[in-house]
Amino acid sequence: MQLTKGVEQGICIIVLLATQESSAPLASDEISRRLGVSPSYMKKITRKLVVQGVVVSVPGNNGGISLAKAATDITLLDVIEAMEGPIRMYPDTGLISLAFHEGRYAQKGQELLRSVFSQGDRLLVEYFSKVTAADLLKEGLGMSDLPTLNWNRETLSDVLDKEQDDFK
Amino acid sequence: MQLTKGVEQGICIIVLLATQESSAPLASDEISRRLGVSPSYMKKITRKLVVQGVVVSVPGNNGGISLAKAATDITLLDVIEAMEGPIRMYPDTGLISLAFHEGRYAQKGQELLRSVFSQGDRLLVEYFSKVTAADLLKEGLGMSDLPTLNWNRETLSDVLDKEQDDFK
DNA sequence: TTCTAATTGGATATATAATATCCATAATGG
DNA sequence: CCATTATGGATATTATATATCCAATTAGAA
Repeated sequence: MQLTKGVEQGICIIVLLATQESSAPLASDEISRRLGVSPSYMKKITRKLVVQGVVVSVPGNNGGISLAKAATDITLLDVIEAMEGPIRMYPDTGLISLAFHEGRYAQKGQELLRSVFSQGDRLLVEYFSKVTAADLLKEGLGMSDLPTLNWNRETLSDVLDKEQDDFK
Repeated sequence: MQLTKGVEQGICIIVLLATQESSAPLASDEISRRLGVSPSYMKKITRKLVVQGVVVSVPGNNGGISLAKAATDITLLDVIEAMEGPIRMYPDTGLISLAFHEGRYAQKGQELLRSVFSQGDRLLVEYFSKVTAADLLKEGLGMSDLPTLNWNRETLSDVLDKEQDDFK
């Protein structure tokens, strides 16, 4: 019942991209350094986000990945499904049918369980589809308008400090 | 994000016990035959249900396991937690802290994610704690008063057929 | 055009957890 | 005492997640 580590990594990637200058795609090699995994592995992870349609990629020189849409339109569900596929809690191995093979109630019981668990699935889908990347950033940073920077050079703190200075 | 096969096995066990004559404990060896696993493995599974407090066991001759409480008081959450422990979706490896190490927002972001996911956990707990074994049996069998039988000898269909005949 | 930097995709290794079994021990009823 | 059953430890097997390497492709820049 635990989400995979990939979900956590995916969230980090989205956060990085959401605060990245839109003009400059972020190279997955850079992300891999930051998250402490190999460049080749990070490419596998980012690829999943591309396939899901949350991220777009451009190969070649000065290439990399960037968000495919606004942070307000990217949800936690997107990230989870990118990494794990559709949410399906029930491990449907047909055991009910096997166990109660002789009885005519096996089929009915099997269907009942499926519907009970898929109702649970729906609860999660509903919940996670309402949590957007923008929500996370807003609450996490305590500000509504996102700062943008180039993660290849700067850190988030640098930018936030600078803005604070401007405010004074 | 999938529940383990053990949950499905646990559900089958509860269903068997719920329709078992209360006077006669059901031997786990009998259950193992029905679910198609080895007796030794089945004992591991049933043990989890005992530890969780949904099932009681008596060793020795004519021993076995039986429900520790009424089917109306046994929930899907009980079975799930017996098999997998508390529901915790978030794979908290501290990656956020690692990735945004330099920034002062890492801590805040980490806590935010934890709370977001534990809210998801609560949704599931709430839902699964409301689905009882009695609900499953009632809907699965289409009747409210549960038939009881001895699974060592009979099958569920036998009993239900018999009752149907009585009704005529 | 050629070089470099980047994604893509296939093959594969490693780690971890789930699944499963065996065996020795303890407990219970006849 | 004997047969039967649960308990607990050790361990094997399988599946999945995690991770890496390498060859191929694509795009921009010199």
